[in-house]
Amino acid sequence: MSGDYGHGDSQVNSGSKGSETHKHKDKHKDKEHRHKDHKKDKEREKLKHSNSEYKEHSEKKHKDRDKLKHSNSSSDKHREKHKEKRKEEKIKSSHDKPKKEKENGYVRDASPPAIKSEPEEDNGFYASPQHNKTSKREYNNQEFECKPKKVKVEHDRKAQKRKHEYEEDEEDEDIKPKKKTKDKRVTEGKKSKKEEEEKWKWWEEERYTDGSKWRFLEHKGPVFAPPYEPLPDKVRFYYDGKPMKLSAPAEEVATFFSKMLDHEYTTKDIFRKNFFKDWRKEMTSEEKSKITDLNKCDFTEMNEYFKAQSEARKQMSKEEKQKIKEENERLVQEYGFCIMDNHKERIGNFRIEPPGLFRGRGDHPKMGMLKRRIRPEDIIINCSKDSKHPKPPPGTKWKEVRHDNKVTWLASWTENIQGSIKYIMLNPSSRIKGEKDWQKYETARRLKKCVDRIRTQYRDDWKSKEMRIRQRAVALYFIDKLALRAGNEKEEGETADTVGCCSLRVEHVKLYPKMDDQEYVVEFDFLGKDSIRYYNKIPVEKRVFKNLQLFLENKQPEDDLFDRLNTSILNKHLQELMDGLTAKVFRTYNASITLQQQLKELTCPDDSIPAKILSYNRANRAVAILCNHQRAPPKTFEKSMQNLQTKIEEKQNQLSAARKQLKVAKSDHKASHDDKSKKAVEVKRKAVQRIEEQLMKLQVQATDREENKQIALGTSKLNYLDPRISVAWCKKWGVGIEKIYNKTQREKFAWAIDMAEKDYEF
DNA sequence: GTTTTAACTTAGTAATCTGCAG
DNA sequence: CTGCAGATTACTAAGTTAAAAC
Repeated sequence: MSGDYGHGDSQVNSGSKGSETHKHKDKHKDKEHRHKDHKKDKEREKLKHSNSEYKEHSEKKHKDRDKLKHSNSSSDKHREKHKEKRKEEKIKSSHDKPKKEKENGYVRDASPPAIKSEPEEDNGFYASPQHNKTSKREYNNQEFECKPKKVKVEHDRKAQKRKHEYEEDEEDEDIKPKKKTKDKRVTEGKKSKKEEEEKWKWWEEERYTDGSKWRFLEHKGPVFAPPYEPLPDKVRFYYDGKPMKLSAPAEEVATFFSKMLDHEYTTKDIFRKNFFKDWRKEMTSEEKSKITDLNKCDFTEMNEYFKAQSEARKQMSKEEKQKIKEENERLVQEYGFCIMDNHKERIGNFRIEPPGLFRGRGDHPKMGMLKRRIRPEDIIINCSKDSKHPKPPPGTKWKEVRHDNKVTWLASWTENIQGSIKYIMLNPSSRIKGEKDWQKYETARRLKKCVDRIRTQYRDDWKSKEMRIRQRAVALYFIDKLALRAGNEKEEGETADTVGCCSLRVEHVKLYPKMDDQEYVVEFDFLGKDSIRYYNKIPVEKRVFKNLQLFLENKQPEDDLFDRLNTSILNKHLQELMDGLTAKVFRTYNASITLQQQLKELTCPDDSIPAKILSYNRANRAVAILCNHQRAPPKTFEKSMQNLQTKIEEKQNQLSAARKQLKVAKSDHKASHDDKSKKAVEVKRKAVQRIEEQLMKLQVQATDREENKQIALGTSKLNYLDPRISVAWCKKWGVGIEKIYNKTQREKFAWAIDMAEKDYEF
C-alpha cells in the first residue's frame, strides 16, 4: 500500500488552518452538554447512547472536533463556510417572513402546472377497469366541471388474471403499467359503496407513466389544533414566589412547559435556555422585564391542574366518553378522507400538528424551542382545479391553493424549528402509497438479480488506484454487509450529531488486526438515525481492513472516514450499476432476502402453529437486528415477564394434575373395561393434550418476549420486508395471515395478500 | 459543481384502545 | 364490571433522494 493511489494531495489533512478554529469554540461547549444527562429512563439510556464509556468518549472527542474539521482540505473548508452562511441566513429569515414566503410560495405558483386539460396518449393514463370511456371523458374536460359524480368501485373478474402477469413481467422490468388492453368494465353494482370501495384492487390497474400522481383530488383541508383555552383564575403561575397573571400568549407557552415538568429534559440546560428564549418572545414588555430568570418560575400549580384534568378525563362516565368518541368519529368521517381519482381514500394525518415545545431526539441543539401554532395562512392546499376546494375556517385564508398533480400531498406548511416542510398525505393503504411500496420491493428484487455482479465489482474496486473509488467501494461494502444507511451530511449545530455510512468519522471506527481468534476486526460505535447507537464488531476482509487503515492515516478523530465520498457521489455510481439503485435499496434487499432465507431455515414443517409463529418472529428479529431497530425495553417488561412465568408454573401444575387424572382413568378402564371408563380415558387424554399445548404456547411466548426485549420488529415489518414473503409463508404453512399482520398492516399490505401465492419468491 | 429544497420514507415513543383475568 | 397489560394507533422527528437553484 504505498504511493500508488494518487491520494497524496488533499484527502489527507495537512496541518490545520488556524483561523477557522476558534469560531466554533462555543459550539463545543454545547456539545459537552450533550450526551450527559439523558432520557429519563435509565435503561433506555443504556441502550441508546449506551454505556457511559461511549458518552465520555464521544464528548471528549467532540471537544476539538471543529478544529480539525476545517483543517481537512480546502474543499472542506469551503463547505464549512457555506454552512455558516446558511445558518445565519436561516436565523434571519425566520424573522423575515417575506423572504420565506417567496421561497415557498410563488416559485411554483408562477405557472400553475398540474392537470393537463388535454388527455395525453392513451397509455399515459392510469386506466382502471372502471375508468371507462365516460369517466375518461370527464377527466378530459376538466377545465370545466368534471368532478366525479360517484366514487367508483371495483370488482372485476378479468382483473384476476393480471395478478400473474405482473409478477412475471416484473421479473425483468419492475412494475410497468400494462398496456391498456383490458376493456373497461362498467360495474356500478348493487353492493354498498363501502363494501365495494374496500375491495378496490388498485394493483390490478395500470399506472401513470407520465409522472403525474393523480387526475382528480378533492378534500376538505386539514383540521387545526383547537384554540388555546386560558387557565381558570385559580390556577396560578408564580414568579419569585409571588403569583402572577400572565397574558394569554405567554400563558399558553408556559402551559407547554408546565405539562412537561415530569420529563427529565426540562432540567437540561439547552432545553431550558431555548424554551426561555422563545417564551420571552411571547411575553408582553412588562412580563419580559419582570420575568428574567427561569429558575424563579414556578409552574407546579399549572402542572397539577393538567394532571387533574387528565385524571378527570379518565374518570368520565361511559356516556361522556362515548360522546367524545362519536364526535371524533364524525371529524374523521368529514376530514379523514379524500377523493382521488374516483376513489375515496383515507388520509394519513389530517390534523395539523399542535403548538408545543420541540423535543428532538438525542442531544438536539434545538430542544425546548417553541413550535408555533399553524394558522390557515400558513397552509398551502393542493387539490385539483375542478374539485370543490376546501374552505378555510371563517375569517381566514389559505396561504395558497395550488393544483399540482405531480405530487401526492394534500396540504403543506413550513415548520418553524428547522424550516422544513410538513405534509398531509394519504394513508399507507391508499393506492398512491401502495404502488410506491410495491415498486420499492420490485427494485430490491431487481437488485437481487445483479447483486453478485455489483459485489464483484466493488471488491475489485478495493484495489483501484484511485482513492475515491476505494472509498466508494468500502462504503458500499458496509452498506451491503451491515445494512448501514447512506449517511447524508448534516448541518452542524442544527441537529443532533448522528451519522450514517458516508458521514462516518474516524472516531466511529476502531481497527483490530487481531481480536481473540479473529483477524481484521472493525469495531463500529456511533449514533445513527434518531440517535440510536450502532455498536458492532465484525471481521472484514483483509483488503477492506488495509484500506481502512489507509483512510485513517494522518487523520484526527473528527475527520471524515470517507473524505472523498458523499451520498450523492455514491448514489450516482449506484445509478450507473442498476437503474433505480440507491443506497437504501440495499437495506430493503438485505432485509427481505434475510427474512426469506431465515424463514426457510427456521420453519420446521412439523411444528405447531405457535412454534411456527415463533420461527417467523425469529426470522423477523434477525432482520431487525441487521437493521439495528431497537426500542426501549417496555417499562413493564420485568413484571410482565414474571407474570408469564407464574402462568407457566400454574400450567405445569395443571398438567401434572391432568396427567394423574389420566392415569387414574386408565387404570379404571383396565379394571372395568366398560364403555364409560373408556370414554373417560379419552376425555382425560384430550385434556392433557390441551394443557400441554397451552403450556407450550406459553413457553414459546416467554421465549419470544425475552428475545424481543429491546428489539423492535415493527419497523422492519412495515418498511423493509416484502410482504409477499410473509404472505407466501403463511399460505405455505397454513398460518392465518392475521397471526402475522394486524388489521392496519393487512390494509397496508392488501396488495401483497391478494397477489402472493405460497410459492412466491422474493 | 455545490448547495438547497421539496417530497417522500423510515423511525421510535406517547397516547389510546381493547379484551381478558379477576 | 373493572383495571390493567399488551396491542394498536397517532404523532412527528429524522432520515434519503432527486431536482432545483445558485
